[in-house]
Amino acid sequence: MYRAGDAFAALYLVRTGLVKSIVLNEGGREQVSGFYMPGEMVGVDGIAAGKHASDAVALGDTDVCVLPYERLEKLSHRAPAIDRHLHRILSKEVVRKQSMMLLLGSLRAEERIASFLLNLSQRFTARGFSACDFVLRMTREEIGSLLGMQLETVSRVFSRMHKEGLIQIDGKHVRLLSPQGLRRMIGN
Amino acid sequence: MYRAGDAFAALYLVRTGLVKSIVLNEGGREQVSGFYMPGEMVGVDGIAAGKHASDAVALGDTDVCVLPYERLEKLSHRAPAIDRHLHRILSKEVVRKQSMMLLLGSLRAEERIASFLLNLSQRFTARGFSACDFVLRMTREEIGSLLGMQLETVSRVFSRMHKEGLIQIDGKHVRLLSPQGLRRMIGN
DNA sequence: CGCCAACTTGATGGCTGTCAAGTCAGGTGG
DNA sequence: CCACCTGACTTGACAGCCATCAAGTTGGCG
Repeated sequence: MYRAGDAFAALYLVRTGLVKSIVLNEGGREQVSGFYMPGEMVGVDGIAAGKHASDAVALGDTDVCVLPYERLEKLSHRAPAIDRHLHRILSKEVVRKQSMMLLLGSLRAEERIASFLLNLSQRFTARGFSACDFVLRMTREEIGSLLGMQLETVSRVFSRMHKEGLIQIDGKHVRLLSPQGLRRMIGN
Repeated sequence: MYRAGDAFAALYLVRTGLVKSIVLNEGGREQVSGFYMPGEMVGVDGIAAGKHASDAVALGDTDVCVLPYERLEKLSHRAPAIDRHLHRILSKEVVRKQSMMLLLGSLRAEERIASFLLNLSQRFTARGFSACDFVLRMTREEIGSLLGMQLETVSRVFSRMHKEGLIQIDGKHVRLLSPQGLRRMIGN
């Protein structure tokens, strides 16, 4: 959809499919900074500097709604409700990144995966899909990148959770057998 | 200043001193999510849900300017420039958290500290203070919390950098002897 | 049929967490 | 003025988690 450094012109509202965003630092290191589901807004990191701070890439077939930022601004001056909503969207993104920081800074591999799965589950539920049975549209490597670990570790943790009866996993198809067990695992 | 869960009523603009913000998860784990210097805005994570998602605590003597959010909203409808500025502040916070995610997910202890010191240096410079000679107002534990490591590791990395002639460090007084060396260290 | 990307699993080493002991500076009270 | 105490910090020893390297499996596709 766009690359880091591109001039910022619009926000993108995901309608169907999945979008990943990727940040890069000077040293060439890169990391997935988020996966965006239908109803979520991509590109808000571009407002600050007038150019995008990350890449955004659709994973598989995806529909997005392009919202030209200038028009959005004008609209929001006339309709306070829109403005307020925009503020909330931006703030929510801050909260999300903040909780990812907590995850990356203080959880171990197993806990990160548990947290990730529960987060997906919750977002699927909110969209009317099954809470405990879904298909991952991203690779192990992309999951690992988001969670700050190697793809081998992701794979191993999935296997271990499978053995312990917490989840069922077959390739990209996941079933949560014990959401409670996963939850317990995070709080130590 | 406020605690997680408190009703959100205002944003806080730091005028002098230093503020830290802390996020907590369900399991009782906590982490410093940011240090805020004069001119920076604290509390934007509260807009999303109408209540704060983190604690904010002043480190030492600190002045803040309280900006009641309702008034800020009304103001911004009349003055588009203010509205745009508010958007940029929110977006900048997203960018900051995003680069912290990258730091936490893909850098090693030495690189994190180097990155932290250079970031401080840059922000001091922007405020007219010395770029290479400053006093840390936070403890090793707070630094470690922000960077996702233990206070012992912070201490060890400082010592190692000192031995290698990259920095001079005496308690909380830091001098960067080779910002270039620190920069090189991050890009591998 | 062969190729390739994605994934799984094993072996090994290193970074950093953890536990422990000791130093240092500042503050309090006798 | 000194003893004492406490919090912040430093340094060492050791273990554990996870990265890294490597090899093998699977499934999809031309």
